[in-house]
Amino acid sequence: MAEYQQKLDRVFHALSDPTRRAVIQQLGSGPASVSALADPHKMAFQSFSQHLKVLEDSGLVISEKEGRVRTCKIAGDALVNAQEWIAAQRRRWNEQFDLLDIYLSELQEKDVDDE
Amino acid sequence: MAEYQQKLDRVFHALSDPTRRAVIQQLGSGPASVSALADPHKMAFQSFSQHLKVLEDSGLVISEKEGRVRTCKIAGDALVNAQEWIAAQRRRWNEQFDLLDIYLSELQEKDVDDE
DNA sequence: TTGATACTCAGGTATTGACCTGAGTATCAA
DNA sequence: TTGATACTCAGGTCAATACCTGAGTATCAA
Repeated sequence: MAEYQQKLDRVFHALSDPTRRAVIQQLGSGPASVSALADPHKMAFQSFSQHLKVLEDSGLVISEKEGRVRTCKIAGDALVNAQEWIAAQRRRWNEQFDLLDIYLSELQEKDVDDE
Repeated sequence: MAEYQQKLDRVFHALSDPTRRAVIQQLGSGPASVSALADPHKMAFQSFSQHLKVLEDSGLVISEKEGRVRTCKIAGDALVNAQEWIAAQRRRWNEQFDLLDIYLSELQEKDVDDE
């Protein structure tokens, strides 16, 4: 339970930064090395590296080192979890709308009866 | 452009805290006052109020004050935006998988040809 | 073997975040 | 009108975040 919540904390936190979202987007077109990912971003390589660490800690990205190159790719699960949490909230919220619709329809029917 | 990114920053940041996610969940069963929302959370009312401010700033929640009571409800759009961003990333990522599948199938066909 | 590459680690600073307390203000009920 | 309710505002602390610089350590290419 608490573990699932902490995972969501980390995933949403990871997604709350534009640099990190850009990395997810970059990795959408295939795996890449840390240098290749860092290249478009105007910041010290070490700063960028910390962003990657946040992404890895969140489970959104996984990486493997071969020689001196670390290659990163997206790990789907964390993204799925985040999307499903949002989807669940939207379902509940839409149900409320439906209930309201039903209630309003019923009210209207009564109005019609009263006429 | 940058505005859209900042909006996503705020939405994902808002969702990165368990108290705030709980509020979204609570509001899924209908509008509620600040006190009612604060009640289940063991923290100073003022602290909770700051969480609500984050939710409002993100556009996830809207509220209206009538008399001394502020009533809050979910505003769907921000949640939709967040979900769609994730969905778009997943689509791109799955396309990569599909491309890899095609590539691997082609490789295999060549192997078969070579036999 | 030497130099360049690709990270990796340690530490420093400035801002933001998550909580708190204390002191308002406005509204409503009696 | 008086007291309780429902916030609201100001400020303070402490930890976490987002950046930085400087100094490693491997690995690979020549």
